Amino acid sequence: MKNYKPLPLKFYLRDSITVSRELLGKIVIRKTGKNILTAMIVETEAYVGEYDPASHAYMKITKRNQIMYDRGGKVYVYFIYGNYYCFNIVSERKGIGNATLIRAVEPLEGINAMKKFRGATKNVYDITNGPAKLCMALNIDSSLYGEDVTEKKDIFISSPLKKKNFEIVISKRIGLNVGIDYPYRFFIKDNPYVTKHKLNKEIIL
DNA sequence: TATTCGATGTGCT
DNA sequence: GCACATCGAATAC
Repeated sequence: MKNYKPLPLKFYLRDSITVSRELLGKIVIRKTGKNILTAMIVETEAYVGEYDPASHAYMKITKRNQIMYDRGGKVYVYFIYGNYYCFNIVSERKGIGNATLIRAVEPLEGINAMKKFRGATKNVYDITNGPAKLCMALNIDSSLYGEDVTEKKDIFISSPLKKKNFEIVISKRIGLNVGIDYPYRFFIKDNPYVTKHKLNKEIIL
């Protein structure tokens, strides 16, 4: 917490593919009650409103997706399948409709609290290796809708305190029936907290 | 080990 | 009504 500083707004005012890629290895800092939770982003997906049929911003503005059309750095949380939340960060300037879905993170600090938010899990890798799982672990719900990750408040994103080297792998996105051919999923090679999926083997680069 | 399926709110047709 | 950026338990092999 102490030394973490939110990434500047200009980081998010770029296309969501670049932002998704560069969010890998960054740190999410989440303050909830007395808990400070931190985790490294290890897997993301990009959604592009203008031409991407899988994006929630593909059709038109609704109450649910309106924040995607705001400027970069805003938090987009949506509720899906009647049970789960997913955590997104808006990119680009106002009016575009791009966002990055955070699919998996690696817990750093506050692991015990994350376990408590998640309930019973078999091993540490299952705590945050999925978009709805990490929302449970970090206590993310619709009350964070519209928050700004460039402000040092309940949730923000920082560069890591120590730089780590890693390889980025690109694949197709997971869990879609439309827009499946776009290679907009990015993850850190060999990181055990990345979603287990057969697409992990269909490496494009 | 791999695949299927139920739970379930919200927005679109 | 139906599809959906999911999870995890149950079932099939």
